[in-house]
Amino acid sequence: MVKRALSLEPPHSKRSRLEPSLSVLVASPEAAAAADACPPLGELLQMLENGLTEPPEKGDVVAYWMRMEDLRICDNRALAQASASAIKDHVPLIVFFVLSPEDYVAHDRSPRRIDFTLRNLSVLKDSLAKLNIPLHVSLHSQRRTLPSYVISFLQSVNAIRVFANIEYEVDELRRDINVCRLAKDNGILPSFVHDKLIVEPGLLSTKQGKPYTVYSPFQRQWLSTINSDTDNFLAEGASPKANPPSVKSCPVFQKLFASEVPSYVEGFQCPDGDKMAVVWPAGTDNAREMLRRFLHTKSRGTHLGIADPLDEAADISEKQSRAILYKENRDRADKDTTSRLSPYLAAGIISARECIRATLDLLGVKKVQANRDSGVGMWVQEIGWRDFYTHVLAAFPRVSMGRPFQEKYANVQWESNPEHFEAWRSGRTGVPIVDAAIRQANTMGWMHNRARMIAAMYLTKDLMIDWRLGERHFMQQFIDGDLASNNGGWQWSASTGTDPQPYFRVFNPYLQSEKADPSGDYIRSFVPELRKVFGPEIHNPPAKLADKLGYPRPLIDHKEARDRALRRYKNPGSK
DNA sequence: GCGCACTTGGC
DNA sequence: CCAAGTGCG
Repeated sequence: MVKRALSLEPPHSKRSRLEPSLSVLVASPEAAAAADACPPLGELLQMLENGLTEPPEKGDVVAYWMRMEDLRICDNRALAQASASAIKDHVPLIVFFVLSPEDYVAHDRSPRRIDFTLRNLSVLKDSLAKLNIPLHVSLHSQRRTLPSYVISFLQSVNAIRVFANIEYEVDELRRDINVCRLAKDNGILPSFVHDKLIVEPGLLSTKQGKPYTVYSPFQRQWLSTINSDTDNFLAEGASPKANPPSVKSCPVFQKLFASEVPSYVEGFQCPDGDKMAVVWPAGTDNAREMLRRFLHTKSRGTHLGIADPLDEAADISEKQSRAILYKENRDRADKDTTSRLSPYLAAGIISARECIRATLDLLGVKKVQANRDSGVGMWVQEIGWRDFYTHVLAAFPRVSMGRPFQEKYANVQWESNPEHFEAWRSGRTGVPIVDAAIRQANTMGWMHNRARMIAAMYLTKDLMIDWRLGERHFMQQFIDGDLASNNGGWQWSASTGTDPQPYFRVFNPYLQSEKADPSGDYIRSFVPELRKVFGPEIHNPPAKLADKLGYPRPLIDHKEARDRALRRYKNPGSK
């Protein structure tokens, strides 16, 4: 992978003391505090409320601006509203998408995610064409001038209105604020709406009126809020209406229809794209089939050609579905126990609302069940975590600016050890469960959630390497990379995050291995050196055996490493 | 201000 | 079983 982010350092940031190869971007405390004091989401919403000073003039189209997190046609609020508005205004609807490689560099988007985006756009273009709606995909290289590029595109089609779903990352919000400002200046009415989450950011607060920073109380209010008005929070957005067939004879539309979805973006060529297309097929239909199978069947099977080593390890003797058994089995990385919908949720290929509605149908109930003693309830909680971490990001933008949520840990001393980091990144730490996890990510573009925690805890607490480097590596590998969830997970592992995980809770990777992979199938699937090792020694192979199999010895002793981590967290700044 | 909870973990 | 920490009701 090309080294990125080095030439694109924002002016407010300064490099950490780590060596160049281990450098991460960290905003100054002042810049971070300023962002927290005035979160850009508030500014965007304010701007939308103020409306146009003059009503928009008559134009030729209504436009829906599709972005990386809402790649679907059904149950899409901005698209539904755009369609309704087009009908009311008696003009046709167009959809456009702007590829922005500088943003992908700055946000460590993985080639797999970009490739997945393009594959989905291709499916969407065909589906929209059946409704006589063009999807225009173009590329703009400079992120700084993207807002004016969007406006000039809207002017070129003489749009009256532009609709989009809100993205809650800082840069995206600042971009959209600029788009709104320019749109209004040019007589185009912008509408940016909440769509990503079940409950929009800002709606929930503690009795003190502050945003939640702990999950359990958040979850309680999240659930009761949803259940107080399920018709609203779980409402399915209307599907867009077809344009009249006459648009096909209009030259502007012909041009839009004729534009093609590129097969790759320069700098983001996906070397294992063919494999990804099999493991993670594009399109809402495939996502829905995955959801259906998770809720109703015991195994993913090999439908749609989806195949990976763990399919064979799926225990098909179970009578109930994976969703029903999720509570008992979810931490098993050696079985097919999870929905694996994260890439589809991250890219909005299926809506979180649809997932929750499907649980209501499954249980035959009207209120959302999120109790921790049922499988379906636990799975709903995972969608709760997705909402929670995005709420945290929206309320405390500094977490995405390289700052720890807990500033008291800002000066924890990290090891600057390129060899250790490289060993972790390539899955050669000598701890089998960690290496299996990393290699799963590097081959599938995805990792079991428990494995994410184990790998993250090992990097931060055992190798004592800056969590931001791990955060970046995950984003660069994963097909499901979501800033809020990834950052939340890493800060949780590093004990710097919102949910107060005391720093002294350090995973023992060997005990974790026995719990997450009791059969050893997970390790054997992804660590070929250990493929012939059966029995408990697979979790911590004796040095002699490791040497014989060409498997690395552990980089460090867990107990010593644990003590070092406790020392450094106890007195941030100390060695 | 007190007590409960913690995707509690470790011993 | 205990707990080196702490948000929240």
